[in-house]
Amino acid sequence: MTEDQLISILRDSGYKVTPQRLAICNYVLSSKEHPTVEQIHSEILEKNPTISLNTIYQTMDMLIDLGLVQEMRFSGSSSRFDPNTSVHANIICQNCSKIRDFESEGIRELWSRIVMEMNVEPLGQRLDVYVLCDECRK
Amino acid sequence: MTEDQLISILRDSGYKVTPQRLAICNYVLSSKEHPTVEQIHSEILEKNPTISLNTIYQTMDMLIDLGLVQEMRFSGSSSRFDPNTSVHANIICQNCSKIRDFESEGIRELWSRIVMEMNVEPLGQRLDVYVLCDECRK
DNA sequence: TTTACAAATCGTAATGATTACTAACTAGTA
DNA sequence: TACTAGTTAGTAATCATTACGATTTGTAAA
Repeated sequence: MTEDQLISILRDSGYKVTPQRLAICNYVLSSKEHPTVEQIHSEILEKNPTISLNTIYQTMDMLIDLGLVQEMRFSGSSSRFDPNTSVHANIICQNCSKIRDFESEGIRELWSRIVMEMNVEPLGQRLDVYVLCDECRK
Repeated sequence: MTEDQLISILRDSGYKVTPQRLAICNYVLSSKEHPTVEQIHSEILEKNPTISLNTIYQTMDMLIDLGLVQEMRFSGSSSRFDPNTSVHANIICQNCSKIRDFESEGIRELWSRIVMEMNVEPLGQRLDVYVLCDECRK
């Protein structure tokens, strides 16, 4: 998504466009790390040294409201945010908590079949696979 | 699972068998409600009025360790525990947080496909579908 | 049965992520 | 340019969870 597109989405939904929001959105929406609030905060602090932790929380609430990120909570750690809202699987290492996204046509196909079987209108989904990653298996 | 089987599992894993543990396990393992620690606590309190919240937490850790329940964390609420450890989907209402389990051949197929395509050895899974349930849609 | 000891329990204190609050500030608009 | 509602920063409050320590209990060996 371009910055202009993002700005339109914010304005259309009644959110004001602020430098803080742009900085946070640019970082989070392009991140592959499924970052925590703390990680986002320390990243943004480098260029915007007075940004408040609270602003990160509020901006993440906004992104959730806009459907641009998904919040994922885990045992023993704080929330992480996934800007990939399409149907995909999260491969999560039980040891180091690293998350890798996995998408495929086969998964999307099977998933839409299952949703049909369930006879529901999904607002979202979360497909987690818990593993030990290559490094942690050693 | 019978109580005798449960007792064997505890003993075999080096856990002592206490009345508190039996009460908690009996309730949680037969529950369909995906209860929270608070719900478990108030349920057990009725017959065991001095049980500590801490004991609930510790017993849930034990059950997780034994692989008999799965912990599920959600935004804006405390952990919930699912005694169904087979491959299944959780249909979760975004509004009232009610959870309904869904099992089917299609789900098991999806799962084996994910495992094959990803080339991983899964230790567990969590398949969530977020919806508005019939009551909340009104 | 009795004893010994490690583990479990209870009650409470500490922790830490998240939320609430408020005064100062700012984007958007007339 | 001035107004207003929304936003920000900083801090305080909340609440689920974890840590701690004194007491109790289950288990196995004497």
